[in-house]
Amino acid sequence: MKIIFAGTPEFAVPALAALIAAGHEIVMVLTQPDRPAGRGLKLKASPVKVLAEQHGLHVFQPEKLKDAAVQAQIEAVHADVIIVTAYGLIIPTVVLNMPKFGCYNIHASLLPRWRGAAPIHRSILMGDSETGVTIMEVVPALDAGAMVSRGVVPITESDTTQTLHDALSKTGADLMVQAMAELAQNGTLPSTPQDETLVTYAHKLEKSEAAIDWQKSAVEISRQVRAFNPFPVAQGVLKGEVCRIWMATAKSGKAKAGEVVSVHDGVMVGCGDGLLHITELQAPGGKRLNAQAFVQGHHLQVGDLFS
RNA sequence: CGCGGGAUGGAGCAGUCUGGCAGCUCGUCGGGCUCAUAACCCGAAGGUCACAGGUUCAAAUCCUGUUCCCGCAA
Repeated sequence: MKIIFAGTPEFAVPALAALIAAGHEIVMVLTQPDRPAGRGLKLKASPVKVLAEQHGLHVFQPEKLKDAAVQAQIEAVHADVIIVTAYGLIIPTVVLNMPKFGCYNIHASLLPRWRGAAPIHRSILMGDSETGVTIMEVVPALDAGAMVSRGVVPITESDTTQTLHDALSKTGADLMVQAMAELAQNGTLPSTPQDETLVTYAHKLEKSEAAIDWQKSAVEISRQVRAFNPFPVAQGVLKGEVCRIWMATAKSGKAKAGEVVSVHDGVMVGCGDGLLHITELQAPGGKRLNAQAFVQGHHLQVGDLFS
């Protein structure tokens, strides 16, 4: 199959790698232009671009897809199918109609739940017991296409956005390879429309959502901590300094909200309901530390307060 | 040159402003104590204070340059 692959961040990398490994002909890789990033704001190639270049693939990085000249270049490669995953640009209807077998997308949720930009974060934050990936047709409306296949992944107490992201991107890659095999064989993929009555939207995370409200329950705060790892990272204020909380689970117990009640084997902090067991945290200027190292170096003691 | 923080025994930190014996909480090793402990007591090892140069009687500390790490921003 002649495939155009459109993707940008780390999430899309396993899919591209799997399609290459499956022997498909990747005739073009669409990815966002190199952006200034990191300290010093140097131009940085997207993870997808890096992989594509390692395989000597044709990389195309248009700023937008509305230009006729850009569209002509895409049409010129005569792809059978376009695969989109976390590309970051809306694909115009003209382009969607170019490949004879259509366009397919990997979305990191069990649609129709969590259409939109931050499905993994929102699923953890809302306490969903499971999430997954959905392979679907790309239509002009956001994440609204008919579904081809899905893979379910349970969410555990130790899952973070990072761990689910990694698991889902691999699952999505596998499902997409299966779908392409079927498409190559049959020339078509059966699909099921989404139930519009069950649609929810996963809005982008706001930086302001990172602040911890210790009046909330330990269960809620734990979800917040895990949903915001690795970005933007939940944070509290300790001894006047911002302190990022990387990993924490909810325990039963009772204590004043924000008060440290134990520093053995992790830091235990009171919440509106229950105790938050913090196992990994970070002070300004420092790197992320396990709770024990943090306690020893910062002289954290029972009675100290988070706010 | 986008902005700021940092580098000190194995871990995490203080000390730097105001130059003057290398310190804290742990860990490690040896010994002791206890029915018992994330317990306690005694002792020991372990440092080119990131790197290079400069100032000084004297530099972890002041000056210059370099490397690496972290946060913001994107």
